[in-house]
Amino acid sequence: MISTTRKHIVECLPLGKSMGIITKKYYGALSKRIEPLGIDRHFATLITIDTTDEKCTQQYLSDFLQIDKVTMVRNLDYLVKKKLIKRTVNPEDRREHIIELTEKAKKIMPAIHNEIEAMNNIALKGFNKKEAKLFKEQLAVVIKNLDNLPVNEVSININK
Amino acid sequence: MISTTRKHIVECLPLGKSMGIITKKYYGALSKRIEPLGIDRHFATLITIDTTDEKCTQQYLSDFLQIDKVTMVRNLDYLVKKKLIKRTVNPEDRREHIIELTEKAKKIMPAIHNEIEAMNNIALKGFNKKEAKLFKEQLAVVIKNLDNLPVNEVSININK
DNA sequence: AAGATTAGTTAATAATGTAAACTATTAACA
DNA sequence: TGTTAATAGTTTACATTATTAACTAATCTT
Repeated sequence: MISTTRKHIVECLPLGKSMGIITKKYYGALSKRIEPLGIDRHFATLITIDTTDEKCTQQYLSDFLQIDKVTMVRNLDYLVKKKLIKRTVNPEDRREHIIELTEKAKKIMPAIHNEIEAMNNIALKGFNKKEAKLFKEQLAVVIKNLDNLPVNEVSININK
Repeated sequence: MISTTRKHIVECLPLGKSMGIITKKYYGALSKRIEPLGIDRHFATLITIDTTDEKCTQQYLSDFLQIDKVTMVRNLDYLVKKKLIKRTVNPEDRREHIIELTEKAKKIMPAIHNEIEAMNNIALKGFNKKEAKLFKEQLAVVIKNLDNLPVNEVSININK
């Protein structure tokens, strides 16, 4: 039970705290909804593979989803084990593995898209179309604002 | 490098994904900024202890910050080891431990508040006062919208 | 051809989260 | 009043996730 006699959590704590709470609640609920389809993780990876027009390598997925490549290997191992994706070596550059959805995955993607849309609607209940659009744009701005911090650039360089 | 030829990540992925990215970037940068003070974690816990008017027990902190009580024990162990908080048994209910800041913590709290405010300003750069206020209110609405949904457990690992 | 870079993997380490079992204390109520 | 239930906090065991470093294999640079 959350106290009602003090300012709301959003008003007095680091912004990242609210974001963390939303992340946790959102993914917890989404996971529960998609579980009946036989997966409970890595939806964003599947969606990206499904919707991208680009050459979809592991490095591309890591960069786009901002997940480090070691974690990406594990995430994709999970999806391979679930028979939802396949890796194939790119004959034009044999270092690269092209990631594609399997037929099994293609069948359940519409349901996953639906569940994500439903969750987004739940999360943004009370927002009209214009407000929801602005809110999402603002999230993109916040991401951009946090992108150009010297600290992050340093840590990216250290990775290599 | 993030592709520029497709819709931005915020437009095509679960809302929780943007929130997760922001959480990670925000805490990464904040942690880096506060590290020179001798701590790199659990700022929100310190802030809550510092600013609450309520009886500050471990259960209260768990509920307010939405962190389970086992994790809270560990977080507080860390803060005790850093000599930033002290636990005392509540004589009126000897099951409860009252959590208070030490003198050492009180000295660095202003600096922590400053760094958090600075990070919030960076994150919300380009927002005017009214927009920033509305945005924070909207985050609170999203949290409320996601309350009481059936969930699976999700762990968020915020590393340095 | 030699050396540097890139894509991907593996292994070791650390932080975080949950569940279950536990102690100690207080509340409920028959 | 005494038994039972509930609450606060802790410990242990286990699962998940992120980071670093070291590695293989392929390609690029010069």
